[in-house]
Parts: sequence; structure tokens; C-alpha cells
Amino acid sequence: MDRSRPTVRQIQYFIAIAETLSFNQAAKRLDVSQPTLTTQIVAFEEALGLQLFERSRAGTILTAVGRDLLPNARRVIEELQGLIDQAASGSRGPAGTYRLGVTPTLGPYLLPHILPALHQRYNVLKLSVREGAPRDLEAGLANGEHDLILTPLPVDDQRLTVAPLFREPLKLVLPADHRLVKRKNINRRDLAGEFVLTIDEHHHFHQQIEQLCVSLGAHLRRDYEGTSLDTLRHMVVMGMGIAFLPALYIRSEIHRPDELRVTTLRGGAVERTHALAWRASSPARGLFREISDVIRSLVVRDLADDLVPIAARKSRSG
Amino acid sequence: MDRSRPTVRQIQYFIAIAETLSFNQAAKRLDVSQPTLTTQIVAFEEALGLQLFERSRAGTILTAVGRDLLPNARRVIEELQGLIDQAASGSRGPAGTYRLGVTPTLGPYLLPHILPALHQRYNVLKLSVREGAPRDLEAGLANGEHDLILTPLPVDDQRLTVAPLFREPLKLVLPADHRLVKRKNINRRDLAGEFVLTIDEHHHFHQQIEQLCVSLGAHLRRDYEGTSLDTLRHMVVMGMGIAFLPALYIRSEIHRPDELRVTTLRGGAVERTHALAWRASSPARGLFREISDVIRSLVVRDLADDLVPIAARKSRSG
DNA sequence: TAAAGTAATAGGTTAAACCTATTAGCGACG
DNA sequence: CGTCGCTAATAGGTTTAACCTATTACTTTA
Repeated sequence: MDRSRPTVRQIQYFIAIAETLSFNQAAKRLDVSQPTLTTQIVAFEEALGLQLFERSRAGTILTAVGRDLLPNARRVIEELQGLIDQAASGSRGPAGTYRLGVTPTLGPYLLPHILPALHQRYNVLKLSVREGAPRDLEAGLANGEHDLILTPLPVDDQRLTVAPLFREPLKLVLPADHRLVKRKNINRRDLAGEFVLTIDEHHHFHQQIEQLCVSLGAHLRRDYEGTSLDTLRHMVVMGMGIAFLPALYIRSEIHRPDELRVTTLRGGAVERTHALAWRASSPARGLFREISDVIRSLVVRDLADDLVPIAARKSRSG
Repeated sequence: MDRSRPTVRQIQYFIAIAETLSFNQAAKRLDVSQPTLTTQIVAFEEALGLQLFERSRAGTILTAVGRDLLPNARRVIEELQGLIDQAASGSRGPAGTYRLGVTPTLGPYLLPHILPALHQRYNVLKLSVREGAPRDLEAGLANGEHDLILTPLPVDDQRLTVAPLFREPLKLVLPADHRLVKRKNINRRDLAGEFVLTIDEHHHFHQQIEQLCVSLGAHLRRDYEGTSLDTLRHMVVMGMGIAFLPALYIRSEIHRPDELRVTTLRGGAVERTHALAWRASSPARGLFREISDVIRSLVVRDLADDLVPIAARKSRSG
């Protein structure tokens, strides 16, 4: 790249002199000495390879090319000022577009309860939300694809700070014609031999259900795996098995008691824990910690029926 | 103005690092050392008051604000590059918008013969034409309002370079019912006692006619002065007097022999001399001299019937 | 002709941009 | 578990260039 590039300073000097048509006046306005302007304009002219001003002992006027270049010079300074302004608004308080990664089994059902309040509290904060499997979220956080992720625990990477938010029960969902539908309470041992549906193995959710089935003595239906919680729900309705679905999903999407029976399994909680995680080195870590607190208090206020809050300040930094 | 303003260099460094996500690679691409980048980016970040990159020993990624600032930074460089490009195209060969001042009694009738050829020869040359009385043209040239003027002689200012172009006869124009219309030749003494019309006194043209009238023994009609050559023509048609009109005007605007009789006065040329003039200090003086030559050759080629060419290299520099 | 203005030049100072060499820390591999 | 190869940061010194004051050369105005 050219080393003799024009300087921002030179462009500003050019504009000031073009406006005052006087090296002396421009020097006063810019608070530099007149010889400085002379040498800088000479350097600028040499860098551009043309003459900007016609100087005489009597005064200074623009050349034709100088006149034509002036608007362009002004645009450069304008863009630079825009950069500075934007930076200034970004340096006081949270700003910037942070990339939030979420699990597809939680994000769509939690974020509608969270984002409005966040937007209200940090009104220059922008979040761009992307879905991804927890494993991908964690990798994406490490390599800068995400700035913040909303993920089920556990998170292993020691370079990440993890702030647990809440526990989410996984509720038992039965088809309307299931043999256990009439039972008031359903215990763990009642599910031995049942066929349990789940989504495909890329999701953390899958592993959890798999382990649950082992402990229940139930069968995981590997031949019919849903690609989303919605397809899973449809499969249950059609009688292909039973399923455990996250409480927030149920709150959001299941409204027809004649189709499905939703209940809680007795004898030991079936649940998953969600956390917010970010790079320990992130300059926005203070903001992210605040966001964790905001989410926790929103959970207590709005979602206590379905979720189990976790007290703040339990987060672990790697 | 802020002295700790960001530097063009810093912005380029910022962009290069953002694109390579590596101080080392960016350093190679920019052909500077890696420590230079480190210190410059630190300075840039301090100037903006925020953090652009998240650095670790493992690598570098953009922060959220850095990501948002990047397009803006690119725009600054883009505008600057535009400035340099425009300057480069302007520095080789004539370019820029030169402001040409012309007399209203010549410009509209000469320029249509001149401008197309000039445009063809110097295709990046742009002329913005303004009319003004010769006195104003001269002053406007001195103070930078014009870069070049097309004016009748004499021009006194010693700081100007004057290139005479051609002599333009002033032809005698009579109304169709004038007593001299039938005469084959009209001599100077035939006009004694005639009423001669002219335009208002701000024009150089006026003085010339005034002197002519004195030498002819004719009367200058001060009570009816036209504001343009066209009104003058109308006044002649209506029988208010006779007039001397520039040959180029007649060539352009007078086509009805039944209305007016146009002839040449015998016994001593009645004419005016036109010249191109510019500031002797103008950086475009070489171009202007070339333009003078172009106009002279066009006069010889296209307008020899009406104008008297003047050989080149007779110009006088003050 | 003097006074007040213009921009350019000379000479020296200061700030900053830059270099090389080194250090501190992370990740991968044997 | 140490080593090698990578990362960016730091240290110390050099060079560049931006800047100042003082002066000069010249023009316009009083």
C-alpha cells in the first residue's frame, strides 16, 4: 500500500483553507501555526500529484481541481466523524450487535418472555439470535461466531464463564388414549417397557432422554426420531409412543388437553438446567453478567409456574 | 478540534486485522511489523474509547462493537480512495471544472462554434460558463470567481495573461425603409447626423460605439438604450435608429433581409478584438494557452467569413 | 512611503510511528 | 510432561514527520 497516503489532518487543513481562503485564518481556526499549514498542504498536494490552491502574496484561491475535490474531501471527514460518533455512543453503555446462540429446544419458547424486557432496559443493545445444537453453540462461542449462548448444562470449556439461570422440568406427555392417562399419579416404575420418543441425536436433549430411559427401564424409539419438538408432539398424538417435553415448550405450544395428557413424573425430578455462557475474556462480560441477573429475575416474576429459579452468583468462570 | 483523532493508517490496520483475524498475517499483508499493529490498534482503541478486538494468545476475534464499526471504517477508506482516484485522474491531463466568463455580446454567439470541439479534444475538461460585463469579468478573474475569461480588449491588469484571438467587425444595420438602404456603398461621412442605438453603458460595447459616433458626427440615442443585442435589433426594425452589431451576432440571429439591411461601413474598419485571459499564476496556464490556439484555428476554419483571425503567440503576459 | 496584510522558508524541537529482539501465553504432538 | 510452533504484548532505540518560532519576500492599503 502506498506509504505517502494523504492524512486525515491534511484533509481537514485542506477543507479549512478552502473555506477561509486564507492560510492565516485557517491556522487560527485550526489552532496551528501558519507554516504548519503551508508544509502540510504542500505534502498533500504532492501526495495527490496536483495543485489545490493558487497562492500569491495577496491571498489564496482554489484551483479548478481543488474545487472539484472539496466535496469528496468533506465526505471523507464526514464518514470519519460518523465512525467516531458511532464509537462514542458505543463506548458509554452497552451497544453493538451481540450474537446470541440458543438451543432450538429452548430459545423459541424462552426468548419471547425475555427479549422485550432486555430491549427495554438496554435500548441500544442489539441481539442477533441464531439457533444451533449445544455442541455447536459451545464451539461457536470459542471461535467468535457467538458472543453469548443460552445452553443447557453441562458446559465443559474452561475458558468460558457459565452463569446457570434456571432448571426446566421435562414433563411427561401421553397420548389421549394411553393406558396411564386416567391415573392420578404416575411413578417412575410405571413407565418400564414404554416406548419413548425423542429428537435426533445431535441435540443434547437426546442424550438426556436416553439416560432417563435406561434408568426407567423404558425403550427409546430409535426408528422414529423427530427433528423438532413439534414433530415429536405430533408423533405422540398419533400414538407412536410417549415423550418428555420441556416445560417451556409445553407452556407455549400445547393447549389441547383432549389430544395429550401432560403430567409430572413422580419420584425424582426429570429436568435440565440452562445457563448463559460467554468467553471469560469478553469485554462485555459485565454486561453479560447483568443480563444473567435480568433473566433470573424475569423467570421468578413471570415463569415461576413452569421453571425452578436458581439464585444468582453461582456462576463458574473457567 | 480533537488532536487524538484516529489516523487513516489506524483504520486500515483495523480493517486488515478484522479481515485476517490475525495481527501477524495482517502485518505481512500491510508490510509492517506485528508490534506496530499492536501499538497502533491500542492507540486506535483508546482514541475511540472502546475495545475492537478480543485478543488471546490463541488468536484474535472482533468484539461486537468492532464488528459494527467495521462497515463504517470501510466507508472512510472508500471515500478516501475515491478522493485519491479523482485526484489521479485530474493530475494527468486537463480536468476539473474551469469557470469561463464571457461577455453577453459575444459568448452566446461564439461558444456554440467552440465548445463541441473543445469537449471533443479534452474530454475530461469541464467548463462552467457565466456571463458578465467585461469589467466584472476582469475583476472576477483576479479574485478567483473565474478561471478564464473571453473578453474584448483592452485588458489592463498586469497580473493577467492575455491571448488575443480574433477581430470581429461591427456591421452597420439599417431598417428596411432607411434612406441609405438602396446605396451600394456606404461611407463614413454618410452617417453624419444619424441616430445610433446601443446597449446600456455597463458594456464595453457601449463605449466603443460612443467613440465611433463622435468620429462619425452621429448622435448616440441615450434615451433608448437596449439591454441586449436582441432588443437593439428590434429597435432598429421599428425605425428608432441605426446600429452597429457584432458580426457573430448577425451571423447567428439575423436572417430576414426584408426587415434589416446589413452592410459594412467603408473607409476604416469598425471592429473589436477579443481575447482569452487568465491569471498569469494559474496552474492551468498551459491548458489555457492550448485552448487559445484551438479557438484560433477554429476561427480560421469555420468563421473566416465573419471574423479576422489573429496569429498565435502574440499574447502578452503581465 | 509606511503599515498591515499575505504565504514561504529556515532551523530546531517534540511527538509518534516504526523497527528488532524478546517475552508471555496457548495449543498440539510425541 | 515437556517441547515446538504459533499467538500477541512488551522493551528499547531509531527514524520520520509534524510542529513551533522567527524570519523573509512580497502585495495591498492607508
